[in-house]
Amino acid sequence: MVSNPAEKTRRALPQRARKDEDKEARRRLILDEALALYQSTSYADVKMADVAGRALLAKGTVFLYFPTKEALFLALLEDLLFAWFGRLESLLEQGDSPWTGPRLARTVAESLEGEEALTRLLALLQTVLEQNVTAEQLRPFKERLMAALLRGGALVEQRLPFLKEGDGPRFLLHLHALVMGLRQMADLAPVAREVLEQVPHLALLRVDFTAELTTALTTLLRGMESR
Amino acid sequence: MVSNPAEKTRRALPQRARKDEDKEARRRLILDEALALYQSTSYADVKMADVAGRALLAKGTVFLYFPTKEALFLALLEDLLFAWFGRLESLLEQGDSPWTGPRLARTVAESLEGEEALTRLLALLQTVLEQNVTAEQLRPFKERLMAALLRGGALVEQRLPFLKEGDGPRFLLHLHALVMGLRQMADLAPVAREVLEQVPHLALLRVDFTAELTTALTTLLRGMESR
DNA sequence: TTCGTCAAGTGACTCCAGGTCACTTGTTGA
DNA sequence: TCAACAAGTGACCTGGAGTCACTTGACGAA
Repeated sequence: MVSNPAEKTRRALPQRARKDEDKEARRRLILDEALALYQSTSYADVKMADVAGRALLAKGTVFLYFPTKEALFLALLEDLLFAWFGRLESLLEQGDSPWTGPRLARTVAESLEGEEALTRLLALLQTVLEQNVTAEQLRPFKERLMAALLRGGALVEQRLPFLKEGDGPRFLLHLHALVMGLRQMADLAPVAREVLEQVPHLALLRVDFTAELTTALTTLLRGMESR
Repeated sequence: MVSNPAEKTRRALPQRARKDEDKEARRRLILDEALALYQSTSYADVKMADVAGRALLAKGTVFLYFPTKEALFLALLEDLLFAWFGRLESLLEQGDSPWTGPRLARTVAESLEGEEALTRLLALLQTVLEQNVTAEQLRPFKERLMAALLRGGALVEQRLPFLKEGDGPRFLLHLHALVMGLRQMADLAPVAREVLEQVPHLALLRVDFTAELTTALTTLLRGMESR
């Protein structure tokens, strides 16, 4: 517990955030600290009190910015997800000649390397996050998701001329599914990791996320092409 | 709260389960009641005290059979998952001539209809269940999973002669991934359902589980065939 | 049939994390 | 300079997972 990185941000801010931009900065601070904790542990292990502590705020203050723990993590997921969507879009916009399926598969899979927090949160979305959140909090998320699916889907269709109308969004939907499942296989909880290391013949259950996602996506696109 | 269905089972048992078969029956009873509660709510909404109440047992007794809530649900998942694997295997063993990809895709997808509890639990496996469980509790599960993947994979390869060595287990792995993701899209939490119903242009986010899984699997298999 | 033994069963209790709210205090504009 | 008010605070409340000292039913030995 040495010099907290939040301290710098915290000092640069007034003690009370009255302007909207200050509020936004404080919101960001909380999200950043929550992310830092989540990256090194699990959802259940992140305590709201710890998030507050790291952000040099009182627990009650955190609840001023996020009504529930689930709402906080939904906001975090939203940040990470749409930041990634943005990066994916700019990758897909590079060059203008048609791509091959394998190239697109590789690009997408590699864009997700190091995005463990994002993909782990995705798996929590339906089973945990949507459980303690109001429709008002969820609607904007779904709206943005819809827009991103349509925009990203269009870009994919543009890159791969063999795709039919509607294949783009469907590809992204299947991508979403594969990411969740493969992340589950690839990044194991400490207990699970231990088990797989102890028992040699379980080695097949260990999965390389990027590699496996690349082959899955390639296969999927090849299937769409030869139809 | 009318006549509890557990009452019958409970009466047929002695007040103390001393023989192994009685213990097993009590264990089953607990799992059944937990499943019943889970099917109508969510993981977080199932309270251990309620499970105990429905099974006409004291809370402490439930913890005699399952050391943690997570362990209970891991056991439940294990039951449901391997029961389904069994059914899938017997479906795949019918007839002996080679199958087509679409037929296999349809068979698999339909075998999962009504298995909402199973697929929802799958999504909890890594993010929730493996978090509060010991290696000793997890190992048998992983061992059985490995065996089932190999056995089921072999059957799939046998049915589809165009598959290469190792494609079978890989197909099942991708199936696992797709099931998790599509279930997330298809069976929404009440709040999410509300949102999608309120906002018309989000209709595309509503997904028919079996239909979408069938097309995804068909595409995947077609991709494996045309390689 | 009786009864001592012991494991199965019990539920009041502890612990702990999310969430609340009456109170304190920094900020601002008059 | 200071009144007004919103941002911030943390002691407190709530509820659910998990514990454990105690109770009691089952069974085998006498």
